[in-house]
Amino acid sequence: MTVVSLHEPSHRETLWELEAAFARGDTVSVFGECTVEYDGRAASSLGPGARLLVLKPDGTALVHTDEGRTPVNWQPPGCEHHAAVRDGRLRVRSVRTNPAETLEVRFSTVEHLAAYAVTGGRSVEVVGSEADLKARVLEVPSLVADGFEPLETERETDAGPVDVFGVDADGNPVVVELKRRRVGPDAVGQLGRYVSAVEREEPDGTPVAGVLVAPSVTARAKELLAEEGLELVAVDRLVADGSRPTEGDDEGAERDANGAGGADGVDRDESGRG
Amino acid sequence: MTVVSLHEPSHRETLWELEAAFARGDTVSVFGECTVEYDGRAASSLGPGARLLVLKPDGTALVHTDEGRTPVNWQPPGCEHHAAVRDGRLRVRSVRTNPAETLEVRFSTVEHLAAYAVTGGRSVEVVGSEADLKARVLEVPSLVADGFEPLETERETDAGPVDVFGVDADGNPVVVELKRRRVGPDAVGQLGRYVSAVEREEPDGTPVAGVLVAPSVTARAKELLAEEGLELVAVDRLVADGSRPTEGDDEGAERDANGAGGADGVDRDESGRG
DNA sequence: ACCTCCATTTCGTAT
DNA sequence: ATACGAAGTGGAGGT
Repeated sequence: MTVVSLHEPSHRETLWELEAAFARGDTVSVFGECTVEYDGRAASSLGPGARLLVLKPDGTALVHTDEGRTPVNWQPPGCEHHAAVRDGRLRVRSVRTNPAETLEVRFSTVEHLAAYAVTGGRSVEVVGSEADLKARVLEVPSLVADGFEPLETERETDAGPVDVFGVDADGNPVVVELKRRRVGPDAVGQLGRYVSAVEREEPDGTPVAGVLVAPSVTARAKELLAEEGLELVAVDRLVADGSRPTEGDDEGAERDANGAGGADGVDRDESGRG
Repeated sequence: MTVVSLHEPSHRETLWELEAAFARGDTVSVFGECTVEYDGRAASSLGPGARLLVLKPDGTALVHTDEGRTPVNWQPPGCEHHAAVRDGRLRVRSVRTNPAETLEVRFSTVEHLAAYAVTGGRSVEVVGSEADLKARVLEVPSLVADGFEPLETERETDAGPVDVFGVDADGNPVVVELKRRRVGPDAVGQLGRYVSAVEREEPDGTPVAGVLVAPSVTARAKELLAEEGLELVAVDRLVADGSRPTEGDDEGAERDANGAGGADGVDRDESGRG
């Protein structure tokens, strides 16, 4: 049995199938009219409406409307899902502790339920993260400054870990903060805190440079940089331009599941008509 | 027709029904084996596995595995969904511009499709937000300091809007930053920037106080507060004390309400997660 | 468990 | 459109 589906089931039928799905470790999708109550870190109440409820075997619960990437209500992983029928109506409660939070979905109608053993590859390799930017800086330190020499990454300071720490051509300390996208005042503040922390560590009078490496900064961030005597190095393309990232054998080889399918050919598509 | 469901459909059938669902403005749930490619602000590749794909009429696409609140891949609202069959296999592309991003889901098997007109209430009333904390501070200004008098909220400064601005018993300016939860160094930096900005606005020598109102702070944040001469006011309950928290129908209270014979409800059926 | 920070953050509001 | 900060942020990695 791969997938179970109930079309316009009774509330009772839905309950049975939900329990069976929980027992199997299936992921469940339920369409229907419902209200939602949440109480925990905050509290909320959602009036009646047609929605999609997704329940995962890891204790995640998602209530989706027809809009938005973010669920209108949810429960993070680690909950226990409980289903029950009260007054002839299906209720699903997802509960967790630490923090104590409860989500309760009360259905007035259940239109559909589908349950399926969702398993397999769940780790995705993302390219273009801050880690990639760091790799690029370590590969080409001159991006930061002529004569810059990286010494350490994630170097611990009083103010937290410094992305890249090194010295300039004169041997003076340089603190580098990396951001993969356009930054505002927060990132400047972060860099400022790191620079101050390193200044406290160094002998009095040692000049400590702070460099923000990012595609661009907002106007206010630029002001703040100037005020605090920090520099900006604008790097717009994280992924190397012409340089195919030397990863070759290192990174791209294996994903997590079965190697399975080359499946279909990798020709650049397409003419999707929607 | 309220809900459409296809059990183990062919790829072609799925395509037809997807297109019909898009045309109707339905929200769609698809279970099946697939791979996922994403390219946009970053890039990623997800190997084959059994997953849940959700497509919304507002252009949202979500690819969920059996774990986590966050989709393993997604596309935010504003996309156009395109479905096609290539080499006998269903492909769904969700594309947007600004930034240019593409998500492509290639199915090797389609186990199930369900489509439903998800509409209705999507605005949720949340209690316990920063706005509530602000209301509480304005209601009881002495929480911040004896003799504190709020003058303005969201007061604009060079460094951004100040949550609550006012004066202390001596008439000196006070900058208040509100946080609904335990805060780290970032919030202290934020408050520090606001205080500095106000100091620049005021006549030289005017002492400007900075107060962080939050349930608690981390050790490092506490140090930073001390360094910058800022204060902490610990407020643990956002929701007013006196107000009983939504005590509803929780455990078995109302059970007997509808008396008589109607009690065909299965009362305490429960089941836990897998 | 707590702390710190990244994120394809998303989301809302004001400029 | 961009900017700025909140969010029930979530999630990873370290201590």
